[in-house]
Amino acid sequence: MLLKLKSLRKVNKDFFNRDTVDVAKELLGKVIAKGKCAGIIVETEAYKDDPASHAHKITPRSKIMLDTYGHVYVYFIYGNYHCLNFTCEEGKPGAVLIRAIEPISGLNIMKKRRGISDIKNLTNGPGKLCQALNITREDNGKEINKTIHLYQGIKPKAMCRSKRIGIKKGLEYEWRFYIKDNPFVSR
DNA sequence: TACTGGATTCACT
DNA sequence: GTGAATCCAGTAA
Repeated sequence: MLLKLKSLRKVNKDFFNRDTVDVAKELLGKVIAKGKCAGIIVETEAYKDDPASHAHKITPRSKIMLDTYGHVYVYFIYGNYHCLNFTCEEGKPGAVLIRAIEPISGLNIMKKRRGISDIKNLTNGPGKLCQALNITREDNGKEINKTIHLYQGIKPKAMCRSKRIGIKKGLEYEWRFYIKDNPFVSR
């Protein structure tokens, strides 16, 4: 996949001020970039005000999901990993988790950060892509296009929808979206 | 202050 | 397929 970042239009903040599920769908194919590293978003998950979401119970950490849209929400999990979200819908709790990207730029830097050479395993998971792009809690709360940039990318040929991964307590939500047949989709 | 569990990943079987 | 690693946020006291 050959895409020149400079030729792409930026996605502005207003893109995020609408229904979280719509944002999750339309983020597929967009290009996310930090520093010299970039990739096409191939898998997302929508988190709204449901019991499996951080947004369900607003705390100081998750308050950003209620208060903002078009902001970066990064949290640390399982003692090892970060997860990258974009907040949506002004006045309503919601965010979209970026689960996987297809790396297009800065591959050598990403390989070094990940400590592997296998491209397929570089960014095919939420923790992996944060490590590859060097996304940390430093980025948390920043507006879109300040440290992490988002560009119009490709229009996916076919999109799939499935149940969210990590479903607990019998809760099921079909709010996971991914580009069909893309090798970088996590599962 | 102490305890619990998690939107994950990786090594091992 | 299974289980360990790991540490922070949230909760209870």
